[in-house]
Amino acid sequence: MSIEDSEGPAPPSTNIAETIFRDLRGLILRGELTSGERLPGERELAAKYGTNRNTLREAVRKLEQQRLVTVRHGQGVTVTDFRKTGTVELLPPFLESSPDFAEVAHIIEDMLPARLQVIEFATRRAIRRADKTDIERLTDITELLITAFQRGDPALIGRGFQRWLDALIDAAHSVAIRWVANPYLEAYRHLIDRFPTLWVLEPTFPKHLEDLLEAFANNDEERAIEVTRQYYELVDGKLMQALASAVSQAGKEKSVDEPPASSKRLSVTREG
Amino acid sequence: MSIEDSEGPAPPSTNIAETIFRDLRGLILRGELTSGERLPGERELAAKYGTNRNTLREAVRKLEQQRLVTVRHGQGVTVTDFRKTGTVELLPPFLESSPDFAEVAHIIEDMLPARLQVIEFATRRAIRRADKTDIERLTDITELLITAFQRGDPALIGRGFQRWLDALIDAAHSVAIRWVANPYLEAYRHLIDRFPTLWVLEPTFPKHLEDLLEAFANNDEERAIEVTRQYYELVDGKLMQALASAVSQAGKEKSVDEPPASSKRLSVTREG
DNA sequence: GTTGACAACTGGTTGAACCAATATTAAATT
DNA sequence: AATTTAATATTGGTTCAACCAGTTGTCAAC
Repeated sequence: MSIEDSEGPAPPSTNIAETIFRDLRGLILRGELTSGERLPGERELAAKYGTNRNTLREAVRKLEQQRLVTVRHGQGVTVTDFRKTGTVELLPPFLESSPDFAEVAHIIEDMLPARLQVIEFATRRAIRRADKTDIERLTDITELLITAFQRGDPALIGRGFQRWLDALIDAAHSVAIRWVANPYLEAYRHLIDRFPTLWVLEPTFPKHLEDLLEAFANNDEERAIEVTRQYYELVDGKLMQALASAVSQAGKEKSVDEPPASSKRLSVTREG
Repeated sequence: MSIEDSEGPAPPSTNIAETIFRDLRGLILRGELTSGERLPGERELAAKYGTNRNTLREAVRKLEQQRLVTVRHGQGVTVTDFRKTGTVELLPPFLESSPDFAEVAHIIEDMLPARLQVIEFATRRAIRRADKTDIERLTDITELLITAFQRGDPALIGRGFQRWLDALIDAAHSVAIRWVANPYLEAYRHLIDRFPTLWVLEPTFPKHLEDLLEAFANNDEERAIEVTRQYYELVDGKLMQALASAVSQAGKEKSVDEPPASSKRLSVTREG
């Protein structure tokens, strides 16, 4: 097993409905369509996107399922307040879409401790429930990660670390933990695809992994938590510092060219 | 504001696509369609459900979006391993569908501490960030809840408690926490609709709420966490006991009439 | 002013035809 | 006989046009 052989970022998905879905989602997340606003009728929207009603409907259904809009027979489609109704799954597209970097930073800041709690919880269960196969898998990935770390390829480490987390969660042998963790893992997956340089790599990374493996070997739950918390608080702290400085930097540029994002416009017409 | 005026359980949704979606989802969650299996083609399935391809496709899309199936152009639709790819949103339909009560109990057991962590996290932030309006709202709901508690209507308390949690999360003033908490809140909403009697009500419930409000008034984060943890560990403990006894009871009945859930069957034909 | 039929929206459903990706089969080639 | 290649069947993807079904607003009748 090599660390390199994971599929890269998903293909750009030549899907028409998916494309329209992403476009509309972007409009909503960017604030160009605000909560309570009504979308044009399906017939009109289909015409604007140069497609037919069925395909257009497929896109709207996706919006509906992610709670970005509400569809009511006879009444049309209205935009939802996604800040209130969304889930962690919205994080990646929101990070890509939102023009308000300060808000993005805030959300990440609050998300990091939540993620840490999930990891801690998974670690506890994994320490208790991991079998020989799980530990072997974690050991293998750890070795690969350390090798990759010495070579110094952040993107490679990112993918490898994904696998490590995946193995950790498998080791917890808990459907519940898997379901709780999945949205975080997916968000992480998108994030390292888009901003591979943003993720902090500490010199203590290999040691952290080794300490953790040792805790597994000794069935030492508290030690594992201690090591985990230590490392993540370090890394997350640095990440938050980076975010803060990026925010203040963005703040300077902001006054220059930011259009006031007038809410009424629906610039979805295909440029012919 | 009255505690009663929330909309009851959602209307049975006369939607054809939604109905088919739920039926197929049930087959998957019940294990009658297992991971890796292929669904019949869209044309065939549409015929079986007595509908047309477009409507049928809508149902399949919903399955796809919830990661219950994978759709590939030219290859058909295959069932996914939802235990691996699912999220917390699957909890309510899984609880309703799964014939394996022991597994359900396991999942709930692991989900409860995760939920507690989310509540604790939200509480910490709420203590720090709640403004006057938030506290007033929490106070109002607390009063209503205590009144309802004295009257002794579990369903009513369930709905009121939903509101209480909602207010708590609003008070945290964090989009991230809202997004993390939403799947739990929704699961909770479904659960008290279906099993209103299962939820444990402790005599200490009113005191717990009052203590919490006091912690809010004093900005005492640690006290709030202490109170919260105390109450939930009590309640969750009792719930887990109830689950355990229900499991052993179900275990006795199990050997009698359980069909081995042969995986090949797709009993989706409309009985004419 | 109130009521009630009607018209004009809206999304929901239908069926048939065709396009595009894949899998299978049969034929041609080696 | 094994391999390659071409034809074909099967799958999902897209399009079209019509109609059904809830909702809202209008306007005439009362």
